[in-house]
Amino acid sequence: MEDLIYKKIIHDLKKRIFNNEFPSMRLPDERSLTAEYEVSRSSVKRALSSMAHQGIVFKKRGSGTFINPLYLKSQSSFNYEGTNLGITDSLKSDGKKQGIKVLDFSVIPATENMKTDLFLNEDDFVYQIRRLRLLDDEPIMIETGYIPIKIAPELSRAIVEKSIFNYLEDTRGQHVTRSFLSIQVEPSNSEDQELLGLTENEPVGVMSGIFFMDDGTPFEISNMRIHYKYMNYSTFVSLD
Amino acid sequence: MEDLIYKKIIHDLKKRIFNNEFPSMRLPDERSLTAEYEVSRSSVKRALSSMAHQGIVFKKRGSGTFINPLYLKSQSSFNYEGTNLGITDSLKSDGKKQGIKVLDFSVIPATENMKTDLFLNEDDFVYQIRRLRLLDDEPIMIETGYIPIKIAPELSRAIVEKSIFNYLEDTRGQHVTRSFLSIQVEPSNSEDQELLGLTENEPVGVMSGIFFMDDGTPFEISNMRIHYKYMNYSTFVSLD
DNA sequence: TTATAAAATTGATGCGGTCCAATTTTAAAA
DNA sequence: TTTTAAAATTGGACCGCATCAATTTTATAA
Repeated sequence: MEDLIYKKIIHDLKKRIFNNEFPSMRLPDERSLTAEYEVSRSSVKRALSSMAHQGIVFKKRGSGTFINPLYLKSQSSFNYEGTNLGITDSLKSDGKKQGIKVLDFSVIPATENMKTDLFLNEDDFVYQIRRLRLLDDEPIMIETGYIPIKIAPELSRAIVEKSIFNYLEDTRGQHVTRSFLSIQVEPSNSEDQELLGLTENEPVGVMSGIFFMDDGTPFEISNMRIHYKYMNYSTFVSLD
Repeated sequence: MEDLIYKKIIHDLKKRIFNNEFPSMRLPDERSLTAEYEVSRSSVKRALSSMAHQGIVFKKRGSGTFINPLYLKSQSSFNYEGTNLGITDSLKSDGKKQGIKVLDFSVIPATENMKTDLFLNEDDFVYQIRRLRLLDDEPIMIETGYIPIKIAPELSRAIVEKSIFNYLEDTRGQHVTRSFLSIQVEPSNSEDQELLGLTENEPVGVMSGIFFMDDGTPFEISNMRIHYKYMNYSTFVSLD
């Protein structure tokens, strides 16, 4: 548990919500929470705002703060608590066995697109990493990633066989916490069909995007072609 | 333009970013902005946090706040400015002609799932609304929605032929600003193929979810089967 | 010149407060 | 009893301050 006050409040309120301490679905008002936790109202507000943003609660001026009934039902999608974005962490909780089969590990010159997206110079090179991801020995996605060599010059096939993001976290203390993602749908091509065991009219989900490190440095361009049965992206969307 | 200070700051900073007033990609530090805009530092921080959350900038403690190079490149995905979630608003900017063909408009008893998700009682009824959405006369998605009659008892086929969310906004001043969304991929079924003009091995994207009003009241369960060529969901993901 | 240490810069967290606006509750009036 | 008006409740916006931690810059020493 972090030692930040507002995170402690969030953590505690989540626990109390699941303990069914608020059967009316209404949280105590901000001023009471301020007294109860013996913190400033700002900290309480910060905690509640964050929870509202995550879709855990709804705030209604003049009335109170209320628990989203859906939060109690489908906690899984609300409770992403990894320190990294990326596949390894997101599949962790399922209790299933993850596998990675490296299809390609090479170095190529950056294309124009890569230069823009990864913020590279004229003669920069990138790793090209193609991997087949397995879940309980079933192939679930083909992942193609491009990482600037100058960001991780010591990358090796051995590292790539495990989680690249976790490696970065362990050795550099850097986390990959942000990503700009695009989700699309395509019929499977012959390679998809072969590697993922799909028939001709079984499609793939395509998730492509750029992953950033904490400080905003673009770290990787990634393209994932996902077996349609394993494709499930859930999110809480909120304007403002 | 809203009259909230932090929103004005966001608006102005966005403008200045596009005006290329920060060629170093670095924004002025928070204390300078505080002086420049003659507001409190809290307001500046609020604006910058929001922009960081949207992926417009990255903040780096001890160093400064930096513009995400991608923001300059692909503003479109960053600049959603509708007042409602939902299709009508998201397709608006493209300058293409929207069409709606109502396939079904009926009232049915709520199923168990609907009762939980829409917070309904034993004998509540819902509208079942099936619509085919067109873009420039091309069919792009089959949308099936369920709305509790008690929330919108005066709904009519005429309203349903246009935007339901906009109707709600105009008559009730309520906005649909939140949604819990799931994205999946499926092979097209025969109805998809017929209505969307797909062949057997052309798939659909499936977006299903619950839409909430400002105050957290669940308003609609929706299921959208989208022509794969028109399926494109972009988002900025950020842990914390 | 290079390496090291101190100082300045810059965002992060937290406190406490004022005033406001939407809503609900209570009291008063019809 | 019902309607209406006042009061209390509750979250929203904003201000200003103190202190901290990461980073960069500057000054000092080797």
